[in-house]
Amino acid sequence: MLANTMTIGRLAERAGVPIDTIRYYERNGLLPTPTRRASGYREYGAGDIERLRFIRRAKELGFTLAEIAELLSLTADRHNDMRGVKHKAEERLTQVEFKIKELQRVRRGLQKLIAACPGHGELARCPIVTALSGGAAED
Amino acid sequence: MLANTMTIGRLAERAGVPIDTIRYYERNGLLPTPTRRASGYREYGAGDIERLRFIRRAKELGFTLAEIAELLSLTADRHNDMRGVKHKAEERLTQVEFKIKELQRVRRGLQKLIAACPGHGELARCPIVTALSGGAAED
DNA sequence: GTTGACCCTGGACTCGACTCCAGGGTCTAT
DNA sequence: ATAGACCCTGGAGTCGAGTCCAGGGTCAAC
Repeated sequence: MLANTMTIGRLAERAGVPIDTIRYYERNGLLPTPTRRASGYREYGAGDIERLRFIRRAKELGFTLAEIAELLSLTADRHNDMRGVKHKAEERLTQVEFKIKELQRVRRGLQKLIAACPGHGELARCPIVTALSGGAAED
Repeated sequence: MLANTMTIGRLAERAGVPIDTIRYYERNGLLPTPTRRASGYREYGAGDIERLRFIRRAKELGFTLAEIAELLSLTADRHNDMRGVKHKAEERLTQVEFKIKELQRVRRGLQKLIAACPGHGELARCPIVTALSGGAAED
């Protein structure tokens, strides 16, 4: 009987997620449609706090909500193998690594320009400006 | 006299930028409002190709359009010092470095989870799942 | 029995950088 | 003189992940 339920506001507080976001997740299938009181108020249990924490952690690892929805459905069935989940994580890792490499290229580009720029004097001789304005690019 | 002008389509082709994007840049102050033919057609010159290339390169370095607009206005006046431009580049570099660090943290997190996951067997024992579902987090 | 904090819905709005559209006018080659 | 490619405008739509609102109903405390 210990009907350990809470309202959406309490869940929001406990999980550290705004109320509107909880409703948004529900609309998008990340949270199951909750039971309702007679008044129409949503009723949540401890499992929902867990689920929201799952979502938050997955977001911290860079998963999109769509990917998280997939992860959640993979984990929904206890009989599933962990292969699927590991695979998703590997895919995410690949994308993160790609993004890092891209940003490292950008960083090197900026570093070179900054190093070449004396920081004062006529704009026309600024290596940053001339690099940006310069002739045709390898596209 | 050599009124070396071109239409927007030609500019788009030469600069490697879609027509709609050129008009969009104009609306947002990245390109000056062009002269018009009697028919209303926009007329562009060689300087516009350069300017679009400037924008493209700056985008490749991760500058937002708003930042690029600032860069362009800094470079608009030949009497300006290069200090301002260098400063913008340094700001951008700082942000890129921050983003790289963030992603490296994410990468390490994913790597650890993937390494700990055998890749087969019951989901309930999957370290990825348990890490995501687990108890309270350091927020 | 009423005040004030909470909850409901549907829908609009935000950000950034485009992208696409309809319903028109224009230019060029034949 | 006409087909087809080009150009114009204003406005709407796209993506992701929320965020905010008006105009209502509900719950707990005093």
